[in-house]
Amino acid sequence: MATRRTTDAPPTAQLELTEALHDFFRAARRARGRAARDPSPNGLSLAQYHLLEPLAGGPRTNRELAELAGISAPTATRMVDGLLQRALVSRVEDPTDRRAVVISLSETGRAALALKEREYESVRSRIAAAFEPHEQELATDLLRRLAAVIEEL
Amino acid sequence: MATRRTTDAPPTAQLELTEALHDFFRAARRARGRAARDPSPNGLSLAQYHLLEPLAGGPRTNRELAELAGISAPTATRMVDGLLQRALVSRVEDPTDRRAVVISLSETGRAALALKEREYESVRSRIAAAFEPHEQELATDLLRRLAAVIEEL
DNA sequence: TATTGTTATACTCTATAACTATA
DNA sequence: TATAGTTATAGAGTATAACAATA
Repeated sequence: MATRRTTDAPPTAQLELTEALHDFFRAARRARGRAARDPSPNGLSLAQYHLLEPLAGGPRTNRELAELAGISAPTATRMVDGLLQRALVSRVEDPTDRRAVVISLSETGRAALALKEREYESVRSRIAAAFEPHEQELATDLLRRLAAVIEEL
Repeated sequence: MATRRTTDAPPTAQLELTEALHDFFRAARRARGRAARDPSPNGLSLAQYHLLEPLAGGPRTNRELAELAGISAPTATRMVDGLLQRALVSRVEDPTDRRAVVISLSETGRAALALKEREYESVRSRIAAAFEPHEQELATDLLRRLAAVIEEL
């Protein structure tokens, strides 16, 4: 759709914002779809990255990982199952509370996480390069609002 | 001091932006999970909305819908299958090219689409209310850049 | 041969409900 | 009883590969 550029802000700006939102959500959806396919051997999907991220600071229980990633406990279990098969994490009984399990990063897992973090770093740099500091603040604000809105969408 | 700041952007702004991106994707993930359990009878998921939207302007082939939604043809077929069962669309052979199918909105489908559009309208209003007009332009710009960046994530 | 669509297959990610084991 | 985790089950959404029908 050809973007019509006028100097007056009011209605045009809102329409374009709507359209940009649309494109953004579509891109996000497509990104999730692509991420489901795992081309690289030690690659992490976005969801896996979110799950593993807290482990950089030390071992966690299944429950903790689920809560920090904002997912249900069974989902965390299932995801950890897959990561176990790829030897990215270990999962052992907690000796102090035998109901619980302790999940830790393996060296491979730590490397995979670091790689993904560098990818995020690259994304951040690209955004940072494209916007002024005060625009970055606006971006943060905007994304936070979008996240909140999505929760009730 | 190896401060390699491209601009005067304090690292805090960049870190918060990264975190906001993180929160946004987590919210989007969870939203999709919830959508699987959508209780509303004629509700549309975001993906379904993106698929049906072009139909407001008239019938389309499966191929066209897939391309416009940015998904594969089999995915479009599958999604249309579900929408057919709910009688939100119709799907008939194209008499002029019998390889193709023509997909159209039913009255119910049109209503569901309109409802979702009103929901988006509400989202837009909330965002618009939160930002000044010139900030809306920035937000539009920002979302476009984010969408582009996400495509290569 | 090229295009359109569907079917077959497979995967990730999400959830709730029911269950086991431990506290 | 309450909590941690897993298993069972279900479903959306994504993809590629193989197929049939038509142009």
